[in-house]
Amino acid sequence: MPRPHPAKRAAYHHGNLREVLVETSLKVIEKHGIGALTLREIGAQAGVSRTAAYRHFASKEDLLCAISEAGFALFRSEMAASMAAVPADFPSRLRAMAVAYVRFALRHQARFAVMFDVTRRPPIPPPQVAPQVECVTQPEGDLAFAQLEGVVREGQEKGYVRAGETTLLAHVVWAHIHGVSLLRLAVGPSGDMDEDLLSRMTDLLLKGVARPKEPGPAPRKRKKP
Amino acid sequence: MPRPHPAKRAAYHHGNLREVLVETSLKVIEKHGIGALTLREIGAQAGVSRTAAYRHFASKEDLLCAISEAGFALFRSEMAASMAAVPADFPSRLRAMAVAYVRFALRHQARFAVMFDVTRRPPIPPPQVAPQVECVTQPEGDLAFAQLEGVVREGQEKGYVRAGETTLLAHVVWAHIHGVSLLRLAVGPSGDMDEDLLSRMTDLLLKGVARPKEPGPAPRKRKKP
DNA sequence: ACAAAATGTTGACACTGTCAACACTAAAAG
DNA sequence: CTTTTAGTGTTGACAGTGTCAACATTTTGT
Repeated sequence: MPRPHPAKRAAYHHGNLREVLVETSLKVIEKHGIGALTLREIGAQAGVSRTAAYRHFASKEDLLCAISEAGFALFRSEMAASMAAVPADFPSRLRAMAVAYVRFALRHQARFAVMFDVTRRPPIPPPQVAPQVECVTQPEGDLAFAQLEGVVREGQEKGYVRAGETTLLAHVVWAHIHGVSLLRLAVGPSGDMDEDLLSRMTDLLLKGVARPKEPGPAPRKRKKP
Repeated sequence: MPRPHPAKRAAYHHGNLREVLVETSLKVIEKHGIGALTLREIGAQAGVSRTAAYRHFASKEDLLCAISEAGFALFRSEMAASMAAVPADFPSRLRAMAVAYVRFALRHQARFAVMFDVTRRPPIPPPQVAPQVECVTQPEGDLAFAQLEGVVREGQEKGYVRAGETTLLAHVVWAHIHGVSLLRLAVGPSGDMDEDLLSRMTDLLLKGVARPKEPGPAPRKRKKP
């Protein structure tokens, strides 16, 4: 077992090469795009030989899967943190979640690209859920979606969201936010979409999932300065 | 070399190899995924040598771009056809467009994957609009978006959609529909999302972009048999 | 008819992912 | 302590990839 010696900067044995390789891969992707990611380049950037990764990952695909997995973990933690820093009412939570989602896509473009890369998957229909070459990313991704589903369910319980079919509504919310993220990425951070527009997009989503009846028990309006 | 005496096309000179290569590429992608697309395999499947594609495309990237371009053209035509086969009121048109969008993603998964593949792009922020290795897909994609934008503008003129910021609203609509398409692809055609759910998702979108005031000049309800 | 352009083929090269064999280190066994 | 052993990193090699140069064949222009 590799013992983390304090001020010991190992020479031959790297110490925590696995994490370093993941981060190095992300840097390479950020700089040259996901198509230019090569094991030799990763090794060179990490100051290590071209096949060193094979002591920590079974294949390049496995490395990508590890990146994706770690990305989903960070994704969940950022979403949770963003929701914790906001009032507990449903609109605030949904807005915070949407903002955190899009911000994650923008600030961690490399991770996001790997997490939702379609190229590495075989065509969709044959592998129903994950019988083929799917990696361990699935549980982490499901956890992230469960998080969002929980927010929607809470919104239903408190009367903000129309009742029934929680999963469907969560799917709608996810689809909307994910689409907005992709759009934001395509337009570019310096494009004509600023935080205000993003906020209004979320408002539209909020309105779309709102329950059709009268205001109900909770929709209080915001104070205006 | 066999003589093409029958009604067969040319033997050495293929005749329309460019289109054949595009279609062959799509078949390979459909069967083995976009990652398994190789020029040698394309040539073999098309009954032609490995570098034959270089007489019609500058590079593999150029071939992918051609696929994407043709995909966007088909995309536009299917959207237009779907809208033409429906009453001219705004809700019907928007619904038809959304259904056509998702159906395109499902029925032409290979095209769709190539059209919106992120792997082939360098990281988003540096190339503001298209100064780098972007291909000719841009105009076709913009045309498709303009189509959607026109529908939204029409909805605004007829009082269905809140006024102002047509492009923003079109972005919202696009993001929503695109996100739903991706979700539908991820869940799988045989998953727990049927046409009914898709239709209700679109209804939610419709409600989200509806103008906040009273019904207005046009929202007549449909006749029921 | 013949030259030029277009189109398809073969050979070769640099680069990639991957594995086997080897080298070095750190932890466990004696 | 020494010795073994598993863990970690390196080099060599191989098949497969995109791409180009050179060559072969067919079509087209004059």
